[in-house]
Amino acid sequence: MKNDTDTATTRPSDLSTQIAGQIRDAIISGALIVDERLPSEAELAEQFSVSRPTVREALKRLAAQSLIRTQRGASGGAFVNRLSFEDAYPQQITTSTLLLSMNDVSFDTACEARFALERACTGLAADRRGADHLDVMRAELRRQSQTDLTDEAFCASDVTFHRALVDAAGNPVLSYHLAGPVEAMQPLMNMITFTARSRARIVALHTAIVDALDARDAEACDTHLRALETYTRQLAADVMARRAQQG
Amino acid sequence: MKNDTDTATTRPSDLSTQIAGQIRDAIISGALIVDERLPSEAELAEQFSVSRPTVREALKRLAAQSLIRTQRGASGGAFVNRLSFEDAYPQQITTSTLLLSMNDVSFDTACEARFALERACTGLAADRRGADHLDVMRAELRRQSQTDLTDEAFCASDVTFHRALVDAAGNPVLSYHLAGPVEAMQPLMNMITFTARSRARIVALHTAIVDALDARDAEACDTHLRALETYTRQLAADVMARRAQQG
DNA sequence: GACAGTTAAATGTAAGACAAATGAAAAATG
DNA sequence: CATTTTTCATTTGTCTTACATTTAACTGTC
Repeated sequence: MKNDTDTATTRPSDLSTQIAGQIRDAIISGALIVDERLPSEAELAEQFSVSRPTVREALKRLAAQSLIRTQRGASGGAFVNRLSFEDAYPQQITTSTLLLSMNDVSFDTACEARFALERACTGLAADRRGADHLDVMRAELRRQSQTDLTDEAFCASDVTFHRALVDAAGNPVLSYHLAGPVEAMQPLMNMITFTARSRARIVALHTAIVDALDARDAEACDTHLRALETYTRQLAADVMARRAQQG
Repeated sequence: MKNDTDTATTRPSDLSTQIAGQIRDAIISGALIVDERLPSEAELAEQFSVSRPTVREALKRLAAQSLIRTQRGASGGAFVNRLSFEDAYPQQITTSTLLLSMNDVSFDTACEARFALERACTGLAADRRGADHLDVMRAELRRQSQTDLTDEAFCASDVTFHRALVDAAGNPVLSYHLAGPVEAMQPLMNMITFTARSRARIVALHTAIVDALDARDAEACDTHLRALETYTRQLAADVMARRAQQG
């Protein structure tokens, strides 16, 4: 399967792009294994018949994707990087956020996707949640109840709450794939000004969710998440309507 | 030449990394708008007090993340790229695949996450699936029934089938977030040798899924997806057991 | 044999040059 | 005057060379 990262139209792209692609394919195919050292820049340059700066540009591309790391000195060089979940998180969040902000995806579409994915965790979370997860969620609940909280801090706490829910499913792959959808909603949520009443409603739903997890009741958890989605979308619709009315 | 204002507190990372970070932050924060042109490489070099190759390495990092695009010629330069879903797909798939292959995630964990996320689409897919989605799925069903198909081709068809299911939900954000989990399973599935009997069972479950979507029966769709997950994990467990037995 | 200085190898950075692409201005042509 | 062609300036793509910096290994001295 050839996974050309750029140029759908078979353009004769840059040399550095081509070289980066070849090395990337070698890593993906397993020809280069984790912690293996690549040839030195000078050797790569000779091997690909290009200059050293061109090779360096290719290596920088790979480093930007955390596929390799470089080390200076005598036994230095470029090494195939073990791509960790920690490395991949920020990249995933950045990409998800930019996708939403640059493609004017409607609030409804983004919200629908996010809650649909989050509800995918309820079954596992109800089974596996530990006391620590409940503790985190209840701590955030207390924070969300403080009336002097800014809207931004409220949203940030909301994100922490939901990530604890996701982590409660005890599946690191699931946690990774939900980081993007959950975090990318935060800028959109920040556009909503939360009244005391709407905050109270959200906290009530959050409380119901925690209690459902505490009781290991997946169905109730799912139900309350649906209610939270409905309410969130209603809030956003109200904001839109008010904004359209006022010009 | 050592006029660096930030000496002690900041990481002694590469200049190109620092510069790339600054430009990236400007894009994320909205200081640089989509399709806006960055200063020329020479101007950036002077602005950051570095050489042109260093600036170029920074720009290549950003290009690797599809944050910018470059164009040669008189009115060329580096432009802030509108990050499209098409651009983000390959990156997402590559990262997901490497995360699984490099972190020895168990088959069960990866499979659990993938099916949990896919089931998140059933409700919307049952509501919104069009005739075209059913057509694609049925076409893949016919392909999967051909006995002369290699295991790789069978798995590839499987991926196409499930992506059609996801797309049937009619939510591009959802489709994007599911591309990784679904595609990244393919290498793991390729480790399983499918007997005629196991293929028949899978095709039967796939058929049940399509029929459920055709009838707009979300619950049945969910049920059959669960059955497919159970069967897939059983198949993998059998392979593992056989492999452990034979040494 | 332990320690310190030296050396070699590799990446990081700089500077200058030329090639190639590209759009716009200038010039030639009808 | 309108149109086509030519020229030209700008910008990225690439190469060459050189030097700085970092780091591990080597080597010589005590």
